[in-house]
Amino acid sequence: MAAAEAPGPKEPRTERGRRTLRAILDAAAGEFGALGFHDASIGGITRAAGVAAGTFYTYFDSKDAVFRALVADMSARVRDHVAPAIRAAPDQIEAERVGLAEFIAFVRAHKEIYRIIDEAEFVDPASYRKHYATTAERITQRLKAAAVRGEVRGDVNEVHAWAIMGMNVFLGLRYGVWEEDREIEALTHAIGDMLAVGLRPYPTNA
Amino acid sequence: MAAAEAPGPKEPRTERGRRTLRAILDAAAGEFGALGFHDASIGGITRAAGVAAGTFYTYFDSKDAVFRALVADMSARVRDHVAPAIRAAPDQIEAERVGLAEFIAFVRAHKEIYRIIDEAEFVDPASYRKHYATTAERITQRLKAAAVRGEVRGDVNEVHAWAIMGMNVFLGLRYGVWEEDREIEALTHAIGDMLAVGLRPYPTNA
Amino acid sequence: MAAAEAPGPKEPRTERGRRTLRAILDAAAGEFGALGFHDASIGGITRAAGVAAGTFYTYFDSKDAVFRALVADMSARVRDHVAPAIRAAPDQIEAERVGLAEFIAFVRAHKEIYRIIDEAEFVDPASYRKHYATTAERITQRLKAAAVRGEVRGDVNEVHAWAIMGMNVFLGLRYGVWEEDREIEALTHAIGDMLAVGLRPYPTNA
Amino acid sequence: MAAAEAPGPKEPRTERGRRTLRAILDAAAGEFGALGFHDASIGGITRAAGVAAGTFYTYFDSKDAVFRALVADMSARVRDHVAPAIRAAPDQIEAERVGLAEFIAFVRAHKEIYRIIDEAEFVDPASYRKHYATTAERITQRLKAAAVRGEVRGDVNEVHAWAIMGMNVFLGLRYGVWEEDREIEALTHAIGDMLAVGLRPYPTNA
DNA sequence: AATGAATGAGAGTTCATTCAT
DNA sequence: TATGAATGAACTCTCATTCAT
Repeated sequence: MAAAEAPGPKEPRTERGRRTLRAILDAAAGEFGALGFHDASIGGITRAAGVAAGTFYTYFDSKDAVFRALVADMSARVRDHVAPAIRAAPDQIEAERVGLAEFIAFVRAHKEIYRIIDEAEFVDPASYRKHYATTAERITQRLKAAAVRGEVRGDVNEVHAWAIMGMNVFLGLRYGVWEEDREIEALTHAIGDMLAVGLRPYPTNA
Repeated sequence: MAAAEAPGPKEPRTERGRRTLRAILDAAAGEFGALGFHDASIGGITRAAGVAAGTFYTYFDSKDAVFRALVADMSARVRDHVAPAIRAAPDQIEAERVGLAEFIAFVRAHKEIYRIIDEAEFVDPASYRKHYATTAERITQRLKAAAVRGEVRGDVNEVHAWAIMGMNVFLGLRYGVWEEDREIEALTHAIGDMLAVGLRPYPTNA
Repeated sequence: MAAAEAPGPKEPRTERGRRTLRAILDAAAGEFGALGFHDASIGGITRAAGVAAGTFYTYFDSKDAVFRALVADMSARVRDHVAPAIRAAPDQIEAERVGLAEFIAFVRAHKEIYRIIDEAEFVDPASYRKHYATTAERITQRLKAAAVRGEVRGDVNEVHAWAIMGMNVFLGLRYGVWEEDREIEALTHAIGDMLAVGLRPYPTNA
Repeated sequence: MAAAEAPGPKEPRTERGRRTLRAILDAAAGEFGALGFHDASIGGITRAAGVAAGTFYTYFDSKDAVFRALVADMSARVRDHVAPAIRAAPDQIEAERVGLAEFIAFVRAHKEIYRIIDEAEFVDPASYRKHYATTAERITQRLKAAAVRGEVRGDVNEVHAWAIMGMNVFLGLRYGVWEEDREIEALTHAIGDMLAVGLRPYPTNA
């Protein structure tokens, strides 16, 4: 739960409060996703949530605060969606392949999440950095562990992680959010190949 | 020239006007880069440009309009900076390597440009899409031509272009804008290697 | 009630809100009446109403919207003031006479109403047309009913209604708003006579 | 020429200047007629006239000044158009009838003139009053002269003049500017009759 | 006589946030 | 906990007018 981090929403004490908070969060996701941070308004959110304007401040301190909570929440949801597939992969190259596939699938199903996380770069840079830094760190760890196992070349590092993440994000934007004019398979095929050969251990390379 | 596109700035007819327009554009780049689109204000721009508030509207129809002009202008500047190095490269793999190097260098020298282009995703999606679609198209052409020459594998396509672009952009953000904690060479080395082996023609692959 | 029509003021839900709306409407009538639509300002209205600038927009969407509401409201007030006297008249000729008398009296007591309705021709033509079209229609009906009763000639129609209305409005402007240099009686006498027997010389009338 | 009155346009000294002034006046008539005083802009006028913004001030001191000049000019044009027909009428009742007919015809052909004169009530009340006061005075004189000749009853006065003027103006608005859904003849027939013999039932009339 | 860039006061409007109920 | 009226700072944009050329 994102709420656990930083100054998230104030915890409701009653069941009724819990429902209200949920309604506000959902409405906020819709509003921010559809209009972007600046065109979204607290009024729009409370209207969509079916509560009075003032009620918003029972749960959040500011417009920025909901946004932050939302980014954290969504960041977690992306991770949670992709993680199982990656863990189940037989090796690291395959893991990156299915990671991309799951990521694209998730993005297609939740386009607003994508917009929100990306806009954080301008609204709340800290959230944005945190999301990508954490993700990059995770990838780096995976790669290094794989290197130890001999699945990928030994010099993999953070740079490779950022590169892979960049590929995924841009493919997600282009083929997930903008236009779904390619099969996910076609994407993973092209990229998986690129990674497979590119990242394999040097010896095998020769 | 940005002015050539769509409804760019109104062309000044006198020398004095030309100077004023230049001052406004420069001030706008600084303001948008430093504060982001929404926190930037026309007042801030005109103040920085040393002209009256109303003068802004002699050249632009709206805040959005300058922003659009700026994105177009900067998109062109990035391209113009990187293009020569790419053209001079002996082969395509090397071209991508120096392309990344030049891109990172440019980004480090013009961090505000990066912010502006990226924020376009939320302020003026059309500009943003145009910038990246055009760039991707250019890369795709280069790759295909290289494939014909046998420098890269034969099935390269748009997907590879978007992947490469995503890598570049994320590395630019991380190691160009956020923190310059890696030598450019270290980046191109890692990535160049990844591409070199990954994109090499099939026959050689076997 | 103006509020019943089209997009009138947003209905307040509390007593306090009702009082504020009333204050704004009264202030607006004063401001528009005194300065005319364009020289009137929202700031002037809210200042006179003793509320903050933004409060205005709790009840109206725009400057045009209050104006519209005001026109509808005043149109109704004129009608409501004149109607009883007309209904009480023994016959139609007399009805027109007292109608004019009451109209002049009302205009003298509420000069700003006159200004507002008239300026609607330029600010919100639809309101203006509606006001006069409705009034003309009402007169037409009265005349036709009177014709059936034999009180006026049988061929009366809409054209006569517009003519009578024009007379009333101009006399209201000249002797009600501009200068009160004639007794109301003097006006109704002249007009009543004119309507009753026309302008032909008396002898021929007999 | 309206220019002779009050602070009209500054007289051009050259032929070129005369043409420019003419162009500005025509453009102003179009602009004011189409948009109304407040939505009309000097920029719109100069653009339509094909001259630079500053040139306007070579001929007029202010926006109000053109408007005033225009009202005076148009007031004169209406009068000049209607006068001959009135003078040629055999008697006063007939004069009013053809006066109305000519007025409606003129209004239909120059709808913008109508709007401009009417808006003067709010933009430049002095011009407006002057126009109607002058017109009323003229009608009064005609009526009194006719009374002396025995063509109309002896007690006619200014009040009758304002009443007649009101009829004409409203009929002009309704059947000249708004909708031309009645033959001019139908209007003059109804009104002429009304003026001639009043509204009392025919039987009594005989 | 004409140009067109520059001015700058001023207006309408938005909306995050507060607070009495 | 919820309400919704009230706040007021801030912002974008307009346009009549001036003036150097």
